[in-house]
Amino acid sequence: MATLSDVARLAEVTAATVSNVLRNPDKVRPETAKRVMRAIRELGYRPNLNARALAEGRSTTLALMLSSIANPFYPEFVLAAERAARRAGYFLMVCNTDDDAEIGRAYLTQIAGTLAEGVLVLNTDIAINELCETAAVGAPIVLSLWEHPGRLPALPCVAVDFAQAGVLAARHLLELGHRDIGMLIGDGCGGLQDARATGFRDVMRDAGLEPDNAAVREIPDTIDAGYAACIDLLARESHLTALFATNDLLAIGALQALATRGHKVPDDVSVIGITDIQLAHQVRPSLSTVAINTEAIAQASIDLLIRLIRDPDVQTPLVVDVPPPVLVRRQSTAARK
Amino acid sequence: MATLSDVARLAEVTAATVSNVLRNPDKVRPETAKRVMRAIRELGYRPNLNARALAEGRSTTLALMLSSIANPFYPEFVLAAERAARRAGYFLMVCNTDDDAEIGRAYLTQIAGTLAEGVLVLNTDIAINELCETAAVGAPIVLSLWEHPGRLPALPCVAVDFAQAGVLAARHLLELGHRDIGMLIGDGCGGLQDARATGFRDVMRDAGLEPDNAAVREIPDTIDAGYAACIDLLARESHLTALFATNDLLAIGALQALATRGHKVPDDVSVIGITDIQLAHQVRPSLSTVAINTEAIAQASIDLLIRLIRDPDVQTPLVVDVPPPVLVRRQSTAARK
DNA sequence: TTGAAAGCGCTAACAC
DNA sequence: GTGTTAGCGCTTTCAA
Repeated sequence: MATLSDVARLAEVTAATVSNVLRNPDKVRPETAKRVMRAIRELGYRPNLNARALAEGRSTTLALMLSSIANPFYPEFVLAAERAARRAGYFLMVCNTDDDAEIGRAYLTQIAGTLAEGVLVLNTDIAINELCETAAVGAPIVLSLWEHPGRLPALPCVAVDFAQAGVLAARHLLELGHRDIGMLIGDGCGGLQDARATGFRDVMRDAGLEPDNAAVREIPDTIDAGYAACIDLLARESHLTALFATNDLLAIGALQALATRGHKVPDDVSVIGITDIQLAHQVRPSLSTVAINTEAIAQASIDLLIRLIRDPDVQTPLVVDVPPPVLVRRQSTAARK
Repeated sequence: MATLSDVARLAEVTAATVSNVLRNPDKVRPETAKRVMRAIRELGYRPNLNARALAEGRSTTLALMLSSIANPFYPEFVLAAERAARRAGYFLMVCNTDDDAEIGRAYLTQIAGTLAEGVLVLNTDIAINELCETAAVGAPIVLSLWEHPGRLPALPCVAVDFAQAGVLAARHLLELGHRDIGMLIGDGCGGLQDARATGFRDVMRDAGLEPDNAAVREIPDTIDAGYAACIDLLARESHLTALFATNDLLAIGALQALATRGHKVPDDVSVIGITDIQLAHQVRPSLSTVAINTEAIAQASIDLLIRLIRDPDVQTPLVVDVPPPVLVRRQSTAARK
């Protein structure tokens, strides 16, 4: 591959000038620039981003750490994050930790501050204080999709008001007249989704409804688990008229279970989730849910990370706001009969 | 961040020795190594992968170009590819082209051969000959999930026998006694999935069944499109007892449409897809499909790419074999009534 | 076994 | 405007 000096030689200038043509075009005479450009084209020259990163002391790559991109929520986030990064001139490296803290740690020590200029961490089994150590010596780290508004991490983060999502779901079901409501609480790699459950329960209590623990299942955050838990719930708690799931995946699993067991949704049972993943509108009946604005969250996360890269002196901890969750009414919820 | 020479200074050796401790441990006296290791730990030294890449003239990053990771098939591929890359000591950069050839081109010219040592291309709007040009000057490029066994590209590729997948689907439906079969043919970013359709039709013809064009829909490769097309098909072609979709997404959309219209699957209509994405076993009724071995394909693709990186002289074009597709019987297909 | 020196391809002062 | 020079952090001969 042609290098800067190859181009310089052909254009009969020095490497510095070629560099300037590419980086500070106004600093070089048009004719010279033209000659250089011709040489660049002729040789098919493309700058070596590695060398540039080394010389500039910063790279143009960001890393995104998540447990597994196979979880259907993440691709949407990744797509949005990658677009945001691209718009800002960065590449995105995707790091699946496979729920293995060792892998996460390995990634972090290898790339933070060298290959990647900053790291966006979604959910992780790595302890926050470990992340802090890395942030202290290496590149900035931003925690996104932070789920625990009560306890803020010692790192910059993008917190999502999941409690409010729970609140909206609860209000919706209450308004529809539901009183006997089962709960599927997801236990993802970010831990139990308890903010969502708490928001939901608070509204219920305010309405004079005490939670019925027999109708609650804490389960892994997957369609399969939602399906199994719902089958079980239907067998034991036949009085339920609605189901609240802390996550669309669980809700979709529940939808399948209800169909399998011959229950009509929403006539017999209403179902609502949280997130509004793509699939939520693609299943039938389509899933009512509380949408978090994935795109805005991803964009805000990348923005924050880049801000931290540009100005490392920004005071941390630092929390960035994103649009609040929004109820999305679809076919899976209806008035209690 | 601490550098090699920081470590060297502290350990009272030269940078070369530190480098050797890390890369050629056997070349350095144990006591020295120990001293160096202590210094490394003390300073929290981590090698700068950028500098290393520059010095070695090669990086440890691979790029994966695809149209959009939001397409539910890709995350599974990406996960497998990233694991394979990681096992081989490489990082994976994910590049969404958003079905925009310009973006793909920009990625290619920027990273191929500099940031990324090799590029894996899944489906692309970039013309093959453009890819060849890049491959000629920059890093090796491997085409994966190649769908057209008849016309092999001028690039190394991992071809999947999708025609055979169509054959298996056809045989399955025939064995179940179906004769009136609708077809949903996906038109993805890799172009019309015609190998799959051709394989299917060939078997049908051999069985004396001429294709009924009125029962065929060529549509974008999404759940939504599958849903819409199926709704339409049901309205016009009520005699159909089975549906073949060239892709699980379409089949899943069809499943939803059938449920919406009150048709029982598989009692009234059987449905079969191709790929076996995760979702295929998670929907109810679960989807019968022809599985391509995504993990093996991803692994083979990464292997081939790395082989090409290590030994650029390998004769191209080059096609790598992967396990043939396999029929997966689930709940969505049953004998014609 | 260790060190000295050159260089990977590029950028960034600073001088001309 | 353009060239000279030094250096980013590392690897890699080659000498010692």
